[in-house]
Amino acid sequence: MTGQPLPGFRDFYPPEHASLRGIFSAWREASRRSGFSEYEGPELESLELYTEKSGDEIVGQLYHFKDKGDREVALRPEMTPTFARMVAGQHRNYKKPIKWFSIPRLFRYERPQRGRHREHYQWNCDIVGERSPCAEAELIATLCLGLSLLGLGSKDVVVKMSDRGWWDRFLEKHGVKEENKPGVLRVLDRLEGATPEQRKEKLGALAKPVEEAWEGNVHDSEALGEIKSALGKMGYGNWCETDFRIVRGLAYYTGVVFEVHDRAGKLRAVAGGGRYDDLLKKLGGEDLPATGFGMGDAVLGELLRDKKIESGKQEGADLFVVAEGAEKDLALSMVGSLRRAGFAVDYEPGFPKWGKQLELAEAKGARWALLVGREAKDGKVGFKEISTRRQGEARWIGQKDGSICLEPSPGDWAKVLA
RNA sequence: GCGGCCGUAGUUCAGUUGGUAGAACUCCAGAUUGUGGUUCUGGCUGUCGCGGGUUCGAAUCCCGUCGGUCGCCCCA
Repeated sequence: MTGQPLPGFRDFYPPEHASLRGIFSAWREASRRSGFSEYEGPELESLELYTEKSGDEIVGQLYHFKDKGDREVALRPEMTPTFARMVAGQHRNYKKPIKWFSIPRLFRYERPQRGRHREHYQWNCDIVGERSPCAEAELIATLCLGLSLLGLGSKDVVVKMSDRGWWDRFLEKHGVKEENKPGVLRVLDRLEGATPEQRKEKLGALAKPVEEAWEGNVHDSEALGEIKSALGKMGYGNWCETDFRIVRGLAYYTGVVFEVHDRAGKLRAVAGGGRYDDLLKKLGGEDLPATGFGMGDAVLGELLRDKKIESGKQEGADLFVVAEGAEKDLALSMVGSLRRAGFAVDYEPGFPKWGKQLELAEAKGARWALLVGREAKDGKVGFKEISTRRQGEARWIGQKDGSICLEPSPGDWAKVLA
């Protein structure tokens, strides 16, 4: 085996890259339609940005090293610190609420597994400066739009929502001390697969009320109710449900949190997010409320593969110029002119035998073959629809400026043959 | 960090009780010097993941290591 990528890193050959681009364009399109603006930051940041401001879990998996200037640097493991820094720096120049998105490539040094590498792309959408839960609804609506643009619907995925504020009050009511709350929440986050006995052991007296909450025998919090109502109006009512089992591991969430899961429950979360009202202040910025989500390409890709959804395919050229060797100068002129006229044009620079050129034209997925042969001397060229093998004839006309135009134009060939 | 399975041509894999490596497809060339999805012919490529050990002899057995994969831990 020669030249493999580093462990956990991926090569994207054209077919895989086409799928990746399909995912990106769905993300971008959903963001654009929902009024989010794209931003980007450095993929390499000072180690300090993460060690001081992120949780221990993230720091333990940082991909970091010392650069040639002896600086401790890290490949970004998440976008939020960079986003927070950027917002803190310039937010006065932007009207609130700020709605920004990005598709960063993120890195973590950890053991690669299914749907999990040392590098991945993550769609991040955040809203800053909006305290109302309508911001969450807006994010979830955007998220659902992105998924639907990829061909996923409410029968494939579900947005599970919970509320840390609700848990806060719940724990308060059951006499959990303020300083113990984070610890209890962490325990709750890890109890997904535990047996009732194990739960009882970990939670003690809390086990029974927690069990009831998990069974859904409790009312939504006010915030969740508002979000559900808004999402219902926007047409995503059947995508969402309350699930108080969702807690999210990250410490900085303060309010509503949510995750997207496949309905079958086979994969880990496809996306996750929530409100982090205190984080920007802690990171040294202004006291601005914020909420956001991230969706990685890895688990999403697994889901699309399971559902047999092709997110993007390679497009071939509009036309492939096939020419006899003697006409190669004319062919090259046509290639140049047609490309300037807006067509995607490919050809084989070596101008081998016709059969070979046509074979290549088909293999590369071109729609039309432009046939430049001896008749070219009489001003004639052929065009052929590769998939149907139907053929027609066109005239080529040299312009004063040296460019060449075809009559009829390639754009009309389909009509001519019809 | 822990455990299961795996690692042979570009790709997918075969390789029988250890005897120094094969198929299919792909790719390249030709049959077919102006018409491509068929067919036929010929050709290329492997330090059998790497290192060590057992043996007259290892792709095959043993140990280690690296990589892949699945699960656990953990988590964006």
